[in-house]
Order: sequence, then C-alpha cells, then structure tokens
Amino acid sequence: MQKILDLISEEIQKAFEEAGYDAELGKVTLSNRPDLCEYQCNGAMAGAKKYHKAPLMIAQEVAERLTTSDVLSEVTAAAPGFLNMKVKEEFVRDYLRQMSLADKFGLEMPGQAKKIIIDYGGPNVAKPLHVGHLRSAIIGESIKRICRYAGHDIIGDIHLGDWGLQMGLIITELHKRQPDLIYFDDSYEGEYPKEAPFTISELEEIYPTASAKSKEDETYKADAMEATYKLQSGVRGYRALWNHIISVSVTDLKKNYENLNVEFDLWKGESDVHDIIPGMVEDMKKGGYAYESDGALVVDVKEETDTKEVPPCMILKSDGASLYNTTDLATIMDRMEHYHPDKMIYLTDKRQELYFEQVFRCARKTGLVNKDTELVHIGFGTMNGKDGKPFKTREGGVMRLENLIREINEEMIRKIRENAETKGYEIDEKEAEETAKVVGLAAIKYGDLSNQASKDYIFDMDRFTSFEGDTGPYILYTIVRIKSILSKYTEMGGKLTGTVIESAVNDSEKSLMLEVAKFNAMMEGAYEEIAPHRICAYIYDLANAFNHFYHETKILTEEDAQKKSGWIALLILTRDILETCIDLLGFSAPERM
RNA sequence: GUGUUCGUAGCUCAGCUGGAUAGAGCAACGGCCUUCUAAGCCGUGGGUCGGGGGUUCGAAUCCCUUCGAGCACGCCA
Repeated sequence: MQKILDLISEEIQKAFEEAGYDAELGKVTLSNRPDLCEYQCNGAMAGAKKYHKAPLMIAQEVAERLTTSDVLSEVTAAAPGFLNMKVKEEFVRDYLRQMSLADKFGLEMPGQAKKIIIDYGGPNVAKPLHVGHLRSAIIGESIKRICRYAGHDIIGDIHLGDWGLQMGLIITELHKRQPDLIYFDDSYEGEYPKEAPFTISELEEIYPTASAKSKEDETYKADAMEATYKLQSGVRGYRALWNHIISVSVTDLKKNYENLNVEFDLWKGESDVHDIIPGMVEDMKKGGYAYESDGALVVDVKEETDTKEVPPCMILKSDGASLYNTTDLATIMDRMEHYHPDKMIYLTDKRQELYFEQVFRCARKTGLVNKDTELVHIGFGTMNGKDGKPFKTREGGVMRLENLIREINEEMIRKIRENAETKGYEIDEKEAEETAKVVGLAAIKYGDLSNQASKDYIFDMDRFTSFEGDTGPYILYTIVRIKSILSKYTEMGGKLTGTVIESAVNDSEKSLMLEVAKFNAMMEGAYEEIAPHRICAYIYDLANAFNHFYHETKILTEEDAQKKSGWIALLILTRDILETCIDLLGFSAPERM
C-alpha cells in the first residue's frame, strides 16, 4: 500500500502542476501546528525565488485548486506561505479499511529479499551473562525481527566465544582440582563419559578463579597456554572435556536467552572457523595483501579519503597466534561460503567501531566478500547506572543478568499485589508471577530500545519499574485495556469478525485513525535506519491517541450499532498493530494486568 | 596529539534530509473513578536548545570557531 503521506502529496503535487508550478514543490509533511491543521506543505516558500512570486500567492493559487478534492478538506494558505490542510474523514476511513485487509497492514515488501546475517549476543562460554550482554541481545533481537518483518531472509548468529585461552584456563583449573579425571590420562583410548564432570554453577565459578590465578601465577598461566595449545591441536581428552564445557554452558545460555525472549538461528562459535584460518592466512600472503610488521602479520587498510589514521588490520600476532581479527575474518569467509549473505550486521559495543572498520576493509580488500556485500557495524552505547557510570551492583561488582531480571521481577510482583490490594480484588499467585515476568521484560526492553542504540543510557531500576509514563508497562496496559473491551463486547454477544471501520465522528477518533495510518511509513523508516526506537516512539504516540479516544468515548454503551461495531473494528486494528510492534521489539502483552 | 560521539526544562530523553509558538516522561502543583482496567485522562508552572560567529526570507537542525564531557587509536576482545 502507498503511504498516506504520499497519497496526500500526490494530491497537492497535482494542484501545484495545474497552477503552473513544479510538482516537486508539493511535498506534504505532518503538521507541526496540530492546532491549525493535520498536514502541511512548505513548497510555496521554496518556490518563491524560482517563480519570483510572493509565497503566499503561490499557496493561495494551489489552495484554490483543491476545493473539490476527494482527499483534502480545509486547504488554506497561511502567511508567509504555508499550505495547511486536513484530510477527509472518508479518505482516512477507506485507508484504514484497506490496512485491515492488507498483509502486514499495507507495508510494502521489497522487490527482492536480501539474505542478512545478524551477529549479536556474543557471550563467552563458561562465563555467566552479565548486564553487558543485555543490550546486544535486546537490540540484536529486535533488529532481527524488524528486518524479517520487512520481508528479508534473516539468520541470527550468536557467535559464541568458545575458543582460545579462556578454555585452556578452565581445563587447567579442572586438572588441578580433579587430576584423576580420565580426560587427563593420555594413554586412555576408550569412550569418554557422556555426563560432564561438573555442573554449570561449578563452571561459572571455575573460570573467574582460574583467570585470577593466571594473573598472579606465571607457571599457572603457562599451564593454561599449554592446555589451550593441546586443545587446539586436537588432544582427544581435551577435546572431550571442551565438548562438555560447551554443552553444559550452551544449555544454560539457551535457558537464559529464552527468558529474554531471544532466539538464535545459529549457535556458531569461534571454534567453528579454527580449521580454515591457516588457509585464509596463506591466501592473504599469496595475494600480496599481508606482510610482516614488527613481527606481526598485517594488512594495510588505509584509504585515500581518510581524515584519520587507520592502522593496519592485524591478522596474526608476532608469536604467530591468531586473535579476534583472525576469527572474525575467517567467520566472514565461512559465512560467504555457506550462506552467501548480501549483508552482515554486527552488534557490539560502539567502542569497537574502528576495529570493525578495519576488519571490513580488510575483508573487502582481500576479496573475502563480494563487491556488493554490505558489512555493517552497529555500535551501541553503554548501560550506565544512575550515577552516569557503567552499571554496577551495589557492591561495585558486575551485575549478573539473572540477578537483574530477578530484581525487576520481584519489584513487579510486589507492584501487582499492591495494585490488587488497593483495588480490592483477589489475584491468582501463579498468574501474578507470569504477568510479572511479562511486564518486567517489557519494562527492561522498552527502557533500552526507546533510546537510540548508539547512545549511552541510564538504567534506572526505579524508573523502569514505575510503569508510569513512557514505559513498556504503559504500552502493555493500553493493549490490555483494548483486549478487555473486546472480550466484554464478545461476552455481550457482539461478533468481532465482519466489523468494518467507519468515518471518525470526533477529533480524538480521527487522531487515533491518523496515528494508525502512519504504520507503514514508520516501519519503512525503522527498517531503513535499523532503528527500534522509532517503533517505540510510534507505539507511545499510538497508545496516547488511543487512551485519549478511550476517555472520550463510551464504546460498549453506544446504542448506534453501526457506530459501535465501527469502533470495535478500529480497536481490533489498533490492538493488532500494537501487538505486532511489541513483537518486533521482542516482548508480548498479557491478557490481564 | 589525531579522530569520533555528544551537550535541549531540576532529572531522563525525543526532535536534527532547515519552517509557524522547541516536545514527551519523571519530579512539583491542581482537577477527574456508583459508568468499557485511575498502571489512565485533563490542566498549571518550568527553556539564552553549552558560548560566539556565519549561510538563509527562516537555524535546536547546515558550516566555522570555542568551551566542556565520553570513547577509540597494532600484538585484549
């Protein structure tokens, strides 16, 4: 479906042309003076110079030609040359009727779907998730859903940190604690046990311990490096142990991400590209791209147009070992070979911006990707505490994600009980807990996504759980309200199917309808700019428009049946759009709250 | 030092492809529940859009400059 703004623009453009002016001038925008009009066009002022005519004159000439329009009503020229207009109720009604019937409310699908890999999450095996992982998961999941909704073919890859020194550290610590484990017996040739010799909680404790020891103790560190080497060169027992670590950790990660309503299509990791690294490095050398500098192997990625100094991209460290760059490049190569994506999107902390610029340039220069393969890095800001510094626990440590979520849930359930008490109704304990989870997740996600991803933001527990104002719970509350009316309507014997939207009878209804009509334009923008916060801003406006309408209109007691069913149809469309939007943000609404 | 992001109400943030009187939320104050969920709605107060200069009929928005803050700049990820 065409966007409503475009339909209105066409109408104005025709009038500009008929009046003898350039049609281009007839671009219509939303009014920024809602007290005067619904839409405005500033083209007359832009054209004043070209036609040597007072802008107001031009505006008047255009306005005169629109008196019989089917789309517009009340087209007026205002000093110094604005064209102010309102749209006809019937036009809006017809537009919404079409939206109700259209697939995805009339969002235009791309001519050709792109295959896009989104790399987000990026947790490390055996390390608990902490708040630092939250943004990548939340934003990445939403972007994935937005791109998918926009009609593209999306693969979400978690890109696990499952290789390298951290694994050697864990194995070393295990060796110290349980030296008799069969995995450390080099002469053993039989099958290894299926059960891991540790639990997830032990694993989560082992890594920090090992990491701390290696910083103090040189021989311990040497042991860990040795273990890493043995693992990477394929020593059977070490590989078997490593498999246990991965499997125990991934099971736990899946549970945690599921709680966040985050789902990955691929659970690939750094280890998956280990074997293709030597070949890739060799090719880079042969191609004349990679050369030695200070002992390390690097590829120059400077470009003529650079205003800053872009250091070369390092491929191998001076000790010959691979590093972050190496696995990322190999991953790009691997993805090109197996998935042939048109685009890869990376979500990480924005501090890695320069790093990704180097990697992308290197990938392009060395031919790992095609000329038209898009490589995009989306850097997000830090989640800070109320003091404006990176978020910490009260004790100053890193906040584990589980704890953060638990705190929010506890606060939510407290509020739900309190709310039930003041209103004097009974709540089912189970249902309250479920609702608290759903609302809590909405609070966290909306709080995060309503900010621009690239900016730092302040995670204020009190504010996010307060569920007043511009928050996730407010959006959910609005949806629940609508659902409640619809279910009452059904109870009263009304049918939801077959209802048809009617023309607005008052201002608040028309405002709601105009807000609904913005959906496809908003979605297009959210996709193009890869900007979930645009969806947040939209549903907040939409919820406001609905609540305003709600307070002015008694729906269920309306006696005019046609009017009433028209409102029900409008409610259904509003609910469907709101629920679609929050699904794209990665949360959902309960039936009651 | 170089580059980069940012500076908007007491607080947290929108708005930035130039348009009329710069918007929300929180906090403060005042109204609205025998009627579809008051987690709501309506209203009041609150601003040299960091400072200065420029481009323009018109600048929070574009350009220059200056002050202030964050971040990044080869062997971490």
